[in-house]
Amino acid sequence: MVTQSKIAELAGVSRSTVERVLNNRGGVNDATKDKVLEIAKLLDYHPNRAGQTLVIRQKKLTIGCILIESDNLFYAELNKGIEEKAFEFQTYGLTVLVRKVPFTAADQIREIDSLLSENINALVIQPIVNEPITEKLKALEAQGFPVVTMNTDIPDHNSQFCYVGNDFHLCGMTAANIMLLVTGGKCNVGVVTGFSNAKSHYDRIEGFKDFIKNYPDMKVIDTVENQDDDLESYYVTKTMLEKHPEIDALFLVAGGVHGAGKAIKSFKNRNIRTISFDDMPETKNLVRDGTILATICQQPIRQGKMALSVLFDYFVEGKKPENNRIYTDIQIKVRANIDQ
Amino acid sequence: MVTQSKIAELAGVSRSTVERVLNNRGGVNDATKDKVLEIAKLLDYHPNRAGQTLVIRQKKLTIGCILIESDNLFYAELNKGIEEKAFEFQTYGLTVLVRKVPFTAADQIREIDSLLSENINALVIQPIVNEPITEKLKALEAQGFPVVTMNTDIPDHNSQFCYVGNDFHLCGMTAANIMLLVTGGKCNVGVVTGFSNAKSHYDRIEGFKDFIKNYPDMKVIDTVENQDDDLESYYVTKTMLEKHPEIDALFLVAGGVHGAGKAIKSFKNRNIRTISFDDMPETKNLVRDGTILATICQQPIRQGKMALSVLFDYFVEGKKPENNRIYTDIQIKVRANIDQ
DNA sequence: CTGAAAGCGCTTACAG
DNA sequence: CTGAAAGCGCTTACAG
Repeated sequence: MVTQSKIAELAGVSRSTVERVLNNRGGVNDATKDKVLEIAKLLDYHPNRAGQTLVIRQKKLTIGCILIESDNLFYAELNKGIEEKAFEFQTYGLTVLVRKVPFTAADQIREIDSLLSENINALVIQPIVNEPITEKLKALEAQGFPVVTMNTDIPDHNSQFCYVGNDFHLCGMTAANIMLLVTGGKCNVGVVTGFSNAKSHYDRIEGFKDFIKNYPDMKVIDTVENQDDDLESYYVTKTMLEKHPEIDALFLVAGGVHGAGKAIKSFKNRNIRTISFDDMPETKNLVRDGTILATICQQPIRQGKMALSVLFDYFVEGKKPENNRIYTDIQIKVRANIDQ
Repeated sequence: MVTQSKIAELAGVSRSTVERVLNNRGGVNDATKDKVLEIAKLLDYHPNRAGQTLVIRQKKLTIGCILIESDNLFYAELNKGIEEKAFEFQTYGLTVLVRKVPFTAADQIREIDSLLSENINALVIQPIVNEPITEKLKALEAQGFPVVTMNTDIPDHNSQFCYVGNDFHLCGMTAANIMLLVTGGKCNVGVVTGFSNAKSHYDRIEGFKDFIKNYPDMKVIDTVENQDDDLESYYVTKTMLEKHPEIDALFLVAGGVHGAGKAIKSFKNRNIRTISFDDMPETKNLVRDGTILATICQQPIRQGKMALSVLFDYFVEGKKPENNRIYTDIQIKVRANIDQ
């Protein structure tokens, strides 16, 4: 594999000049430039990433991450992915600042400003759906500042850098597809969602509904909201099941799975086919005991890792991600593979 | 993050000595060694992988890969993973030799010898189940030569380096779990396998049977073999379905999915719930048109990549993989997520 | 048992 | 517009 030095030798110029040409730094005579490019192309030059990585230490780069502060173990997984990569990148001289802030727009905005004042070179954020935050992030992007939205995105985001996470609409479709398979296409579905105004929850429900459009005997009977809270979840699920004795299938869109599970179990002689999302410990237990037939997972640790990796690649290679939406796999888990 | 240089400075010794201690090269005075280790521990030294990677070029390493030569597109995917990583590692000065050989023991043995005579430093192989091959690989491992078995393993392999691929027994369990969900636990299953003596196929069937043990109304009626061949598959599947009109579920264990699909479709008014493996183009089509309800995939490209990555990490960091069995995810795909 | 030097491929900062 | 030098962290080969 050819190196810059080798190209320099062949072209009869210095390594500096080759570096200038290959990295488009300008200020090189056209004839020289063409000659270098020709040789690079001919010999199929590709940079040695180890060399590139070794020098980024000199840039003293810092990435700021804003995560949502919550007891929800799902967020802990995202954080775990971030921390693991942060540790790895630390050996390359990169600094990663992680801030967990409450789920309010004011707190997120304050933290964005705080990190910017600490001279971060890129931002990773789980943005709340909120006009001022959206504007702030778009303004940063317009300046060419790299912003990675992670796990959840701002509305109608034509990201200038990238979004890392699930395709929630497709997740909803997949959940409906599983529901089709386990019910044979005949069911009265109760939907238990987290927040009616959370985009990810909304998109999953839309995906679900879009899929079942083609199956006239699959119907959504009612939709309730549990604020991702187990106590609330137990109450609203139980109430819905009492109110609609015809409900024989449950679509758990977000958190509060433990509470919903308890509500389901309280109806001893009723077969309620249930599909959920994610694989937090309580959810796993409910899959193991058969209360939940399948759960659709989104690899939160991987999302955290990818968010940082994508920025690291950008700093090292100077290239934005090829796609501005990076989707993690939709993983369907049933009892047999829930512990894999 | 502290470097070897910094430690050398603090310990009042040379960088060479620090390198000797940290990499256990021996020949260092005990007191000096302890002092260096103490400082390294105190400052939480971790090597900068970019530095390590930059120097492996000097070792002029070569990895040999023996893949199975076949029209089967699945093997092409494995190869694709290998090729992608080979290209990446080429920029670090690593050479990867890929050899595709026919599915016979004699050919594989000849190729192992051939690669060894070319002074490879590690071997990746999809081993055929065969006594002499097993012995040969075990002998290499006994010498400390790194061998990665990929996608399929030798029997009862306590790998000294590692196996990269699926957990086939668990795959079979997962297939049975899906079958349980789509049939409600009542079905007469016909099994179409590839080769009765292929370990991966055998293990999947065992996993399937182990899972349905707990469901008295799920029964395996008959098992036929299609040699992973579509023509044969069409014939044996059709014959089995004719012979056993009670069969209402099909477990496609390996290749020949296209042939089996055609056989299924020839029984117009019979509802045969079908589960398969992998997502080759023909299988995808059958999932899209509803003939196959779910297919269980094993990420062949990832397997190819992992096989080389694990060796690369070993060369760079000098550490064997932490686990001698690296399992790729069991991915359940249904119509909604088959194209993700 | 220890150290000085050279080099892996790359980028930066400076000199001209 | 171009080049020489220094340095990122690591390992190797040699000298003592």
